Amino acid sequence: MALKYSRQRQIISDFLMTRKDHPTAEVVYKNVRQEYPNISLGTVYRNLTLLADMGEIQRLRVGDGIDHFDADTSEHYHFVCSKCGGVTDLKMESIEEILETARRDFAGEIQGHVTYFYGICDHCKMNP
Amino acid sequence: MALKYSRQRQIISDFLMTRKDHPTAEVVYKNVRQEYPNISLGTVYRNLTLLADMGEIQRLRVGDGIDHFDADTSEHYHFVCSKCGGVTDLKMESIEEILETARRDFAGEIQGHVTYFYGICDHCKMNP
DNA sequence: CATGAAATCAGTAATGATTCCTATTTTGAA
DNA sequence: TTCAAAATAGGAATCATTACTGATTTCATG
Repeated sequence: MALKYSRQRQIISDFLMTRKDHPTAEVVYKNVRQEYPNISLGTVYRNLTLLADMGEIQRLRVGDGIDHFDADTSEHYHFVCSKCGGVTDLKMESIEEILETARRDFAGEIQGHVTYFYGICDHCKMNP
Repeated sequence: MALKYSRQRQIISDFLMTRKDHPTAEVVYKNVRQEYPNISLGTVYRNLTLLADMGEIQRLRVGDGIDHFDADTSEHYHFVCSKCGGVTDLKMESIEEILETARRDFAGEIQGHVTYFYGICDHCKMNP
């Protein structure tokens, strides 16, 4: 149960911190393998899940059926390009007030929300 | 290319309209089979996708890795119970203004957003 | 009503992301 | 140094979904 250090987990975590494009497990695997060729895909998945459960990274489910991961755990929102599928950060003010709106007429307990925006990213707009 | 009538699609569509709990393809399959025992799972998937592409139903991706379907295509929001996994409608006023907030400082084109709320539903709160 | 091309189907195989399994290796407290 | 617990590599298994194929159904047209 106690967490033990693992070089693989360290490398995965380090790699994720260098990226702002919220890579998938597969992308993490391919990149980490450059530095650590023997790592297995299962190890990548297991450690990404572990890091996410510990709250050190964020798992993003943006509707493309593939989990993306983000080392930035601060409150922020994401944009998904419908054309290239890229996931980027959105610099915008908080919209947490929608929680109040949702709670106003609901019997259950609303703890949070998941929101992502979609459309065409700047790059795809320029290169149609 | 031209759409032709199919009894299977009709039954699937009819069934979905009777439900407010946003069933998965598997649930649709099991129920429709009562009335039409020979229908195949592939047909259910194909027609749900077709209906969704035509805009007659909505495909909900609420982050549990399984697609849910909703015959109500009007603008409304959904709540997902973290305990029982149930997906229910949320009666609340529009939060479309978050699109403006998001557009304020973004170079790409924001066309829409996906938002769902999560927490503990009324029923699970009562029966812990 | 008869016909035939296009759409749809049932059944099943294939896919792709993710999880599980097991024998082996690594970690770290005693 | 020791050794139980944790973690790993590699591969098999799972599960939702899609693709394939030969047979069936739909429906515009004669």
